[in-house]
Amino acid sequence: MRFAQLRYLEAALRTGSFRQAAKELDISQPTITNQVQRLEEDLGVILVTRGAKGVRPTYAATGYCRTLSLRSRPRKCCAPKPAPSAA
Amino acid sequence: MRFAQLRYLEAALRTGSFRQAAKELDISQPTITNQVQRLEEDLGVILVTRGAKGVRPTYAATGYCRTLSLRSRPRKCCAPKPAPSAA
DNA sequence: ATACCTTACGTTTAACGTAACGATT
DNA sequence: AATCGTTACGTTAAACGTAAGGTAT
Repeated sequence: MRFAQLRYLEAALRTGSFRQAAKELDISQPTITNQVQRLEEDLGVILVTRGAKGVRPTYAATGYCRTLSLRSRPRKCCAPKPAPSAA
Repeated sequence: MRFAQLRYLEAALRTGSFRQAAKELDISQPTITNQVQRLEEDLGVILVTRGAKGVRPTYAATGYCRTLSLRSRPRKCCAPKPAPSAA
């Protein structure tokens, strides 16, 4: 886990797309793609779902949203709830 | 900031020396030295004081002790208190 | 002399950018 | 076609190990 990766994730969730995030951070889109991928691998958790419209946070990522102090909750979360059944 | 750097710091504070930490993590001592140095640079805060007896956490690092869930507070903290005067 | 941490230097891994690609609307 | 994310690949920076160097007990 690198601090930069969290910045990339934050920007992506806030703007709603990797492209926008890359533009804002003045880096290339592939960097966002690769680093978020690596972060997900390291954590063993999928953080965002990709689509032609952009990216959306998974439920796991909504926790990060709080951590990262995102002002506005970024769109809608994919998974509505974690279903607190068996741990 | 890298997650590995926090692991190095945690081991160093828990064991009380870079040597012990390196041994436990099965890496070289210079790696601990360099990575803790870099972490301190990045944060702009000195985290440990070095001595012939080993390392001791500064007051700043005692916060990290809690974060890192160190069971036992590692020895004694160097600075007794931050003196909550002007911020 | 022994036990620490630090500096120097070469090797290897990984982050990053450019370019090319696939998918969806 | 336009917009968005992914894969491929070469370049550059950084992590790591080995070896040598100070400092204090």
